[in-house]
Amino acid sequence: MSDEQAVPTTNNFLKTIIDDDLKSGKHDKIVTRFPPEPNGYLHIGHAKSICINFGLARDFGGRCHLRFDDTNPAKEEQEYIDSIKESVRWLGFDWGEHLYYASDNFEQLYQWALHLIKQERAYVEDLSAEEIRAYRGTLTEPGKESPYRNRSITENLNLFASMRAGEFPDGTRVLRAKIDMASPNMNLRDPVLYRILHAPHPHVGDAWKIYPMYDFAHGQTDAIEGITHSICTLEFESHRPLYEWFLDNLPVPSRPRQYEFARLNLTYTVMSKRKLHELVQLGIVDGWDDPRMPTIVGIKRRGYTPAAVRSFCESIGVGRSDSWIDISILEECVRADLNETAPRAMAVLKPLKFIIDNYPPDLVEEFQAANHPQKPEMGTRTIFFSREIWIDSDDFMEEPVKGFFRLTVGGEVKLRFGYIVKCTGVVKDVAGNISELHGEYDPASREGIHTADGRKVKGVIHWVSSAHAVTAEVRLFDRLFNDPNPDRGGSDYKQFLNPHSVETLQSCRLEATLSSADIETRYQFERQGYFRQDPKDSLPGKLIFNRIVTLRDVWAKK
RNA sequence: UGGGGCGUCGCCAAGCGGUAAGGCACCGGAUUUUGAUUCCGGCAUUCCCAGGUUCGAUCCCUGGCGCCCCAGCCA
Repeated sequence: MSDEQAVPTTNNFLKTIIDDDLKSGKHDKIVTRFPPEPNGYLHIGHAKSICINFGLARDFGGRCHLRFDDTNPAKEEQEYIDSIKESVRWLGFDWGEHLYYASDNFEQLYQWALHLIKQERAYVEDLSAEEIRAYRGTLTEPGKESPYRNRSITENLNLFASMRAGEFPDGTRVLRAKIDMASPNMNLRDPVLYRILHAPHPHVGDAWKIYPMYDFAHGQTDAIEGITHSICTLEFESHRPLYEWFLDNLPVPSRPRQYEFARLNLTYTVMSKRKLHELVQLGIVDGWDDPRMPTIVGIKRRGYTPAAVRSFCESIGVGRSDSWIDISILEECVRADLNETAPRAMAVLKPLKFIIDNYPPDLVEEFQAANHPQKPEMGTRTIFFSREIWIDSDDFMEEPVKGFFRLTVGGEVKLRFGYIVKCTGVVKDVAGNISELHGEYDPASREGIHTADGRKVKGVIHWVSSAHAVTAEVRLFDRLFNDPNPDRGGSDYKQFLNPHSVETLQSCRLEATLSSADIETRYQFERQGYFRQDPKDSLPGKLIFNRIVTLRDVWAKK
C-alpha cells in the first residue's frame, strides 16, 4: 500500500460530537461499526461509510467492528460475506477480533421479544400483509388498531413460541410492537418485529423459522457490542425514535446513540444495488468486478489504489446535506496517488511506423530512461532505439490544426529520451490511408530539446523501437453513463448508457520491459495515463492492460 | 397546511453572535525532454428569500421558498 497522501482534513459534525463525548467523560473510548447486509457487493458508497467508521475509531483511539446485519436470509449469501470482508481489508482497514453477526444474537433478541410481550408491549398479529398496510393509515391520516392488538400475554406467548417452532407458514403471522397507531412517524405505528421465514440462513443455518426485522435487531446489537456511536445514512433518521424506544424498553447492557450522515452520490454512475445487479444480469458489464463498475471489486480490478479511495473519502467530507460529488474528484485522487508511485514507461496505443532514413540499418542503441522524472531514487531502465520505430498516430497530423505541436510533414519533434527527428514524407496505401512515415534524425540531439542551430523543439512524443516492442491489448475505459445522473427518476437509467465506455485496442506496442511487468504494478504510460495489467485476463504471453485513468490533458480539452 | 431533515463560490465543505478556512474546478504566469507533475498568483463586501432582535447575525427569532426522507412481513 502506498503512503497516505496529505489530505486536508477538515472538521465535521461527527468529530465534534465525539470530541465532546470524550472531553465530557461520557465515553473514554469510542466504538463504531460498519454493518453491511451481505446481500451484494460493496460499492464506493460503502467505502465512504467504511472510511468514516474505521477512520473515526482510528483517529480517536477507539475500535471499529465489522458486523454483518444478516436478518433477512432470503437475500443473503456466503459469497457476499466473503467478498465484503475482502473489500474492507483491501481498503486497508482491520477489525481485529471484532467480527460479528447480528444472527449470533438471535436467541437474545428472541428473549427480548418475550420480554416485550410480557410487558404488553408486543403482540402477535394475524392480519395479512395487505391488511396491515391498510390499517397503517397514510402520511396524513392516522392508522387503525388491529383487532389482535389486545391479545392476552399468554396467548401471545404461545403463538410466538409456535411461530418459532415453525408451526405456521410464511406470511401468516408477525410479531408487532405495541406503540402508537396514530403516530405522525410511520415507523412507530406498531412496527413489525418478527416475520416467519422458512429459509436457511448463511450463518446460522436452519436453526430459525422466524427472523427479526432490521429495527428490532440493529440497536440491540449495537448495545450488545458496546457501540458508542452508531453511524448510518440519513434515510434511517426517522427510525431513530424506534431505535431509542427499544433501548428504553429492554434491559440492554449499554446505551448507543445513532447519528446519520448524507450518503454518497456520484455523477455518471448508478449506486443502487438493484441497478448494479441488473447491469450484471443483463450482461451490460462483465460481472461485478467489471472495471467500469463502482463496486470495490470493480475499482480494484480497474487499478484504483486503496490509498486513492481513502483520500477521496476523506476529501469529500461528511455532512447532512444531500450532495453530488463529481466523478472527476475520484479520478483526481487516483491521479494524485499514482503520480507519486507509478513508474513511467512508453507504450504506443495506435501504432504508426516511422522510418528514420538516415539512421544506420543495423544499429541498435540503448538509452537509459528515468523511471520517474522527479524521483531519481526510482532508478532507470534500458530502452532500445533503432531505424524503425512506432509512434502514436494521434501524434501526427498531415494537416495540423492550429496549436498542434506534435509531428507534421516537414516539422520536427523530440523523441522522449531519444533524438530530435523530422518528418520528410508520408506513404499511403491504395485506399489513401497513411501506412508509414519517413524522416531523419539529428545525431547530436540526444540531450535536451534544442536543435543544432539553437532552436527549441516544442513537442516531445513517446515511441517504441519496432524491433524490440512487445504487442499487447489495451482496454480504455470511460464512464459507464453519459449523463451526470442516470439514476434520476422518471426515465430508465439504461438509456443513458455510454456506448463507448470501453474501447479495446488489439495491437498496441509496448517497450520491452513491460513484458515482464508485475501484475500489481501500476505504470504511467507517458503522456497517456495510468495502466495496469488486467488481473483476470492478462497472461504472460498475452498481455492485457487496463487504463486506470487518463492524465490531465489541457490540449485534448480544447 | 402529517412528521422529520437539509439549504455557505460551478462541485464539495469549515464556520457555533465579532465582521466568510480549505479542497476540486476554473483563469493567469514560472519551471519542465510527459500539452503530465511542481510552483506562484487570482477566484463569495457575502452565506435560499423577507422581516425582526443586537453596537454587531451565515450563526438567534418569525414568516416564506426550494430540495430530500418516511405509508416493506427490505436494510
